[in-house]
Amino acid sequence: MITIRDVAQRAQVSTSTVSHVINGTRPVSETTRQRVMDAMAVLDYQPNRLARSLRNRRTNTLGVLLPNSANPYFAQILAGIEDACFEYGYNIVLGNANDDPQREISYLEILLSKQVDGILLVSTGAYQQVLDLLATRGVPLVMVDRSPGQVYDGWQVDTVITDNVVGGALATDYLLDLGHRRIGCVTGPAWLTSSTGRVEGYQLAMRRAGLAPDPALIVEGDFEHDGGYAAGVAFLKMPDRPSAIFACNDLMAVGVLCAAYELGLRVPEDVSVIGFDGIPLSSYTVPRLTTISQPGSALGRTAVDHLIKRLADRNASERHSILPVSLTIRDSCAAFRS
Amino acid sequence: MITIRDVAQRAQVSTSTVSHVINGTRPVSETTRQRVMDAMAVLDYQPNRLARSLRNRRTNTLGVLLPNSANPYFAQILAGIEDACFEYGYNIVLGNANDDPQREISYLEILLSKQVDGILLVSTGAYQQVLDLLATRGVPLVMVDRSPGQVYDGWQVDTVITDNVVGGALATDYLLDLGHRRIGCVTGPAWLTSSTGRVEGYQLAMRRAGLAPDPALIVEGDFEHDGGYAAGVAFLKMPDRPSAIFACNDLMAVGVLCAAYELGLRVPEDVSVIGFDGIPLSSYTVPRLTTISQPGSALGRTAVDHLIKRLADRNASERHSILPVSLTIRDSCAAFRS
DNA sequence: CTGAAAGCGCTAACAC
DNA sequence: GTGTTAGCGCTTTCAG
Repeated sequence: MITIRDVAQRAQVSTSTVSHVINGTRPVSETTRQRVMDAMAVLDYQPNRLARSLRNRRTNTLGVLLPNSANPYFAQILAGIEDACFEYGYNIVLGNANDDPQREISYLEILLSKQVDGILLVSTGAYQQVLDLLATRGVPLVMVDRSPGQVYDGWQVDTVITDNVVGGALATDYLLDLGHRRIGCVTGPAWLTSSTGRVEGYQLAMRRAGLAPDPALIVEGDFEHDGGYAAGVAFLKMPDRPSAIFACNDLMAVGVLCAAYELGLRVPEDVSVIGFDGIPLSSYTVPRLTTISQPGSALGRTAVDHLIKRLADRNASERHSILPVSLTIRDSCAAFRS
Repeated sequence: MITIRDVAQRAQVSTSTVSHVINGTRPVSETTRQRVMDAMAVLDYQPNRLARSLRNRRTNTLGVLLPNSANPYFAQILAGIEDACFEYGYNIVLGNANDDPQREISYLEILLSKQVDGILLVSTGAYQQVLDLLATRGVPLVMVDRSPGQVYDGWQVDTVITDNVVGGALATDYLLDLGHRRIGCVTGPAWLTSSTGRVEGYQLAMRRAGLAPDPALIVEGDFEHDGGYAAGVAFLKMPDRPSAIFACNDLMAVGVLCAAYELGLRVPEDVSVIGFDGIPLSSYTVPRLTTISQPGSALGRTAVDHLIKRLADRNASERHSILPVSLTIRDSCAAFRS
């Protein structure tokens, strides 16, 4: 390993001079500058960022903690994060909680002791624990996509989420406009605002249309393909089955599609299906899935933006972004025919 | 930030004692041990791993460099890597080359200067440059999934790949067994062994079946959905179109499925389609895709294994794993009917 | 069994 | 415009 001392020695200057040449921290005469540059080039010197970080008390590294790597939606968010970080000159150390709040916390501890400058978290739902932990450590946190419904008193957290309620209503309104009246809804886990918000939007739209809420039309899923499949089977075997189904994410919507296919029902002729997320997969299914598209990559980018800004000013007021969603019409919904 | 000095002071011992308690590096009397533990608990001490790493010359961090985060197959590999790393107590710093060899190299430089203990690389194809760089730095490298066809002289690299040739032959033999004779093949980028190997397997199987190679039956794709779609359209519009198509990865196979659907051809009745990879998406398409399954997650795990072993013994002989692939029969292939 | 002290590679006062 | 030096927080000789 080539150190700054080696360079200094070869260039016949002090180490501080070399350091200042590298960082442009103070004026240096052109001749010494040249000599230092030459020495660095000849020796192929690469600064040890570990030492630099220790000294500077900043690592230029962000911790990213995802709940689960199987869901392509998180992959989209990650891609956005990675991209923005690269531009800003930050690195990512990645953790995957595997849907286990315990693992989420222990990962967090590790990231912190690695002295990450900040944390981007898509939580499994252990909000209170996370906040307690981060509170004592004083490391900035941005909650992405999933954030606690309530704001914890005085604790400073930036958030970036999408408009789940509006999205849920958007999906439901679209089905209502197509003439559907019995509309089933497949939810996600009850402790996630990204699920409850969408369901809330669904109920809102139903009520606005003058439709009484029917508990039989809401079945709980798990945001995974299999949960959607199970819910789809449950719905489609009902004697008075819904004519349209809103699945709270695309993975489950695809599960519903599979269920319909297996039960010999055609989509959208026999039943309409709409999803939520807009993952790449959704445009490759047959029929192509109509869905509420979320800006996954933008979510990640915005989160990084917030974190960088927070790093620059710890006392700025909290930033809460709500990114818009949009209806992507494809082929899985059709007008109601009795 | 609580340092080891704070703990030492509170426990009325020297910093070295604290350090030895933490690391179990030397015998400590039970009473002091207890006092140190208490102090750590009270102060909620968390070691600064940056400082530790600087001193120890190891970071317990591995660099992971992927060619592109859009392909779910790499997400599978990443999941395997992450999982194994978590078990071994390593962390991951993630980079995404975005299919740009230049970016791959610059990422590599950054990872190195962050003093990662080793690198797991799924390369975009810039093998020679990568090897040159790593050679001078002396950081262990494991090439995953894609590795140079030839071995570069004397340069020590471990590799983990899957058996692409066998897989290509497996897919083709299956179609041949179903009675197909005109079998199209959609390749990936020509500089990737994961593409050329599969094509080689295809040609091998065709020749074994006594079928003369027909250049018209091989069209170049890009390992992306759109390339598969384009190739599918090209194939299916031929006057003497193939009765079966082998796409060298699932993303492209799904593209072919879409092309068939748009041209009004039924799969598998009018044309059989087989893919390669076994990504989750492949079991959600309609019809469900028959494919050659690769152990993506195992690939990642094995790569980590190799790296950990290499870290333990730098001079061990090179490890080259070739993981087996298997035929996953689903619904997208049927027997040939003229 | 324990403590003092050196130093990993780097940066930033503080001198000159 | 340049050099000297004191650490960042940790581990590990070397001495007791």
